[in-house]
Amino acid sequence: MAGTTRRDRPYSGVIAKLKQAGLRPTRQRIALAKLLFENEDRHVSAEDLHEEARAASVSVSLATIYNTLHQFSESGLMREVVVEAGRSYFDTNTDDHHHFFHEHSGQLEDIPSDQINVAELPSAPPGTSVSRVDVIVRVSGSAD
Amino acid sequence: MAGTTRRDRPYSGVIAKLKQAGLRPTRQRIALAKLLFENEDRHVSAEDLHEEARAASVSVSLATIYNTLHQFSESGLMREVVVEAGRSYFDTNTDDHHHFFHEHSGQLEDIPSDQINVAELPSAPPGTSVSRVDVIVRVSGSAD
DNA sequence: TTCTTATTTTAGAATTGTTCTAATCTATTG
DNA sequence: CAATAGATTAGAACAATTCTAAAATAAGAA
Repeated sequence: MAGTTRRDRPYSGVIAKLKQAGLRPTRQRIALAKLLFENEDRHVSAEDLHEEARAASVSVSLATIYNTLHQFSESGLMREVVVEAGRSYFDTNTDDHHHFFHEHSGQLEDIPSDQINVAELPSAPPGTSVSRVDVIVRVSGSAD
Repeated sequence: MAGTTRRDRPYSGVIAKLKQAGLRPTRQRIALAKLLFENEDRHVSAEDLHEEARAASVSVSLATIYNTLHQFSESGLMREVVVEAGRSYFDTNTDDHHHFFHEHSGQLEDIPSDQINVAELPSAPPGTSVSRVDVIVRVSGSAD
């Protein structure tokens, strides 16, 4: 890391990631993937990411933001989280985990799976199988 | 008020419920409350309820459906459940419980609280308190 | 009752978040 | 480099919800 001389290193990780997901590494997808994955885990809405891209001088249309977020989710690079009607969040953390949802700010915060334990789950209704279990702990700020 | 007649019994439960919730028992609220509470527990979207009202020849505008559903939720008569971005469901069951969400049909199904057990919940982030814990078990039909 | 007032309802417009369309552009392959 | 399948785009379309301001109604007073 400290002695890196090759300049294209920062891209290779992201490009590999896209290729593995079966997604053509286009300029837009590379830029968005860098914004999303080269920092710590995050929860973004389409609008958030669009704004962030603009701030980083990456020109991407809102349609592409939506396409990309959905493709990343479908291919397992991200995961969609539904906590509020009328707005979708996308989570860069695809590990098994849950969320705190701050009702006053609209912020999401991860709860690592080892800090929560869902026991005695009933069996899925006949003819169905469980695709995911989401636990959302809604919290409200004391200053509300 | 003029003496209580013997035949308005079916209304009294619903009217009392509305009054207790601090809501003026208007024609529309009474009709919707009857549709919602005089049958078994249910999960409705605004559009569902609007259609159901029409089917029952109860004329209520969609704006009132939304107002009513929100007022009922705020006053604890119902509870809003968010499982899909872009559509809200309202649950007449206000007991502590959770949900199966059938991804293919969009249907919700209650999971009584004694059939599920969320253990080892982490403490709420500093300055906040837990207002609710939602567990959503997403299931997909085998015939999908 | 009738009057008065605050609350509620309403139709339709407006807003929001998202998806669609069809034209243009670009990454990949030969 | 050319061909082409796939990706991006602006803007229109769409769906769910909220807003607006005008008309209707419930509750209480006289």
